[in-house]
Amino acid sequence: MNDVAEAAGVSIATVSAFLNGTSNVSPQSTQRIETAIRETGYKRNAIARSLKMGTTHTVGLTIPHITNPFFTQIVSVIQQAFDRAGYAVMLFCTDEHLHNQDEQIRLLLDRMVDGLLVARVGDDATFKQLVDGARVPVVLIDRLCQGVDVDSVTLDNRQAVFEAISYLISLGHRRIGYISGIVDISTIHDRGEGYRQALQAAGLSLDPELMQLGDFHEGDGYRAAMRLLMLPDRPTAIFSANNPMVVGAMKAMRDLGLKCPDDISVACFDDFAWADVFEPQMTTVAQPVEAIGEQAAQLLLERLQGRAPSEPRRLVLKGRLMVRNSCAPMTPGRGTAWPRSA
Amino acid sequence: MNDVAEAAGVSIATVSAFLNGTSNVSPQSTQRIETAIRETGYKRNAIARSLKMGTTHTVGLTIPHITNPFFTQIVSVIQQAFDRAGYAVMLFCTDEHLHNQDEQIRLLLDRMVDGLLVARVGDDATFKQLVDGARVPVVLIDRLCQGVDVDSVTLDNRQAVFEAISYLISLGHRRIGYISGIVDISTIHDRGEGYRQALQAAGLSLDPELMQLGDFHEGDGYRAAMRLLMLPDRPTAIFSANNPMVVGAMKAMRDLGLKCPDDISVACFDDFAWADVFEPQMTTVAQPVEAIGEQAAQLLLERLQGRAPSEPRRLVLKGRLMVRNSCAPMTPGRGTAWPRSA
DNA sequence: TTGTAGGCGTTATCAT
DNA sequence: ATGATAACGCCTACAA
Repeated sequence: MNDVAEAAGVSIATVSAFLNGTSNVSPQSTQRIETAIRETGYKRNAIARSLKMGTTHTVGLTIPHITNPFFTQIVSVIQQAFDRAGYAVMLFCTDEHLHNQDEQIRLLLDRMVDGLLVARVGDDATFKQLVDGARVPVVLIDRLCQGVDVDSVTLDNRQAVFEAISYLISLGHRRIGYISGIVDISTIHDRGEGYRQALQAAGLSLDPELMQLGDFHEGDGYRAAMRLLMLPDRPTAIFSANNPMVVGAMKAMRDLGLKCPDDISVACFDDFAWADVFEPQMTTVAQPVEAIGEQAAQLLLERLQGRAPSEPRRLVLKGRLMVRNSCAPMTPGRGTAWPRSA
Repeated sequence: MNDVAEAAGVSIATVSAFLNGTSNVSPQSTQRIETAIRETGYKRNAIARSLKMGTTHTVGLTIPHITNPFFTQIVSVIQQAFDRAGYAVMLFCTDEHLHNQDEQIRLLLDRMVDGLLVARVGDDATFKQLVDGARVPVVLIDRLCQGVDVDSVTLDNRQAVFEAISYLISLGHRRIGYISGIVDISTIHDRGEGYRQALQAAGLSLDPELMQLGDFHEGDGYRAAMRLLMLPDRPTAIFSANNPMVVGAMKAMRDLGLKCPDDISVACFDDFAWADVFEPQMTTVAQPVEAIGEQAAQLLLERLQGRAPSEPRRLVLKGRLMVRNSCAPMTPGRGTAWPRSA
């Protein structure tokens, strides 16, 4: 900017005024400054600007996995929303790893992001401490945190799973396997609750063997499903509480020569683009990803612009069961013998 | 930092020295500073630091689509690599839109990122100008740019498609439809070239009607495939030059009552996690996504650390044909009548 | 309309 | 070992 001022024969204050349109600059100066900028190839330094202004026009976003289509879609929407508002988004993936999240949020805060959107990970206490230390607004996405009272956008996970499991029950299934991530977060907990309540509502007893936990990855989905399928009295249906794990479950079934939905009915959380083009067409619980991303962005934007109520807003959206053909009605005698093909 | 210095009864210079371990600080001062930091809840301001140091320890990454698993996997690897090296990654999605890319890169540059990784978009000239204006190292991913001589990691797209099409030909297919994005980038061009050369090598003539272009999205894949399938002499096989479009193509076939691979064989570029669990199990060209991301990160990291040769390094990796069951041998009489089911 | 000067939070140089 | 002080590039009173 100094160079520009010099080249244009004016002071840097004038250049700044011109750049920001903050006060009137004479046509001649304008002219000269414009050419000077072009000639020097000047680029405004946003870092210096941020230092002075105390705002970076950047928000931080942390998610557990970037390869999970669910988060990917949300990221996409959020990015677009902030783009429109003139904000940049700094994205980090924690890979469901507490240590990463800690460090990443610290990093984000160090960099003076104006706000934080987080699909969190790890135990409540640590996270609470982190949020309390932040001096910027935080919006929770997908996963809540006990004791942290900030804006949030989540799904009614309990009810969504309740509906899915009830559907399976209505098809006649009695032994329904459930695979899920094991991390102690609200989402996981609520989904498990939905499973239990659906069984209970149907007067079915809960067999602990039928709930198999792992991490959130395909590999653990495979192992969890394997344990289920090797049970002497194996389930006739499997519900996966997340998307990556169902892929592993399908692979386990394939390796065991079990067909879906003929031998086992399968359904899972989170819809995906090609759910209705490949066979079996997966029955899923679709989350309103666009709404989630859009609302989360709005919540934060409003706070950043100071036009938000002081008390936290907690949005809870509803999931939608997408019935396709991966679940078949239960027929008598099914699932009792193993291997069935023998 | 002022507060800390005051609370510890030392000067800010000492605090800074302590923080950076740049010079020896007496044990007593160390003690006092440590407690002062704890008490004041001090957080180092990375913005001010960047301003002074001229480095942000942040790199920019722009990709066309975040919902495309191919890019998603690369992003994941790149993030991890820079994480290990102590860098943050700022991710932007251009949505295959030139205007966005321009603005995003400008933004990134304004923010003084130390380097840029870009899977580019738009015409060569504009992009060249952008890169020339950058005063930081740039690494091209997936897509090259004429006239821009910087480090790059790409795939031998021509050869990969050549192999895939040749495989289809070896199965007996003669009329092979090709759907692709239309944007004028190296990747698209090379893939088209692979298609043409494979036909030529087999002594087959090129029917322009068989090459249908659209954007990169599912919707256009649907429309492109529809045009192909409505041809009086419709193809017996379809190759999609990208992943999202093949989903659309499959939907088109479904809507027309055409089965894969019985009626039409299908293959596409870019492998995906569940390619071998759902039916049809898609035959794909797998890119070495991990290697691409890892290498790109290394290339940039080396430059940032000043241990890179001055001349640009151009890495070209090889794709791998993953043969599954979405392509069937051609049988006489197939594909000639329409609708076949009639 | 334009210029001068102080300061945002760091780091680095140079005295002490 | 420590402290004063000058940048880094920008914005903003305030003065001219």
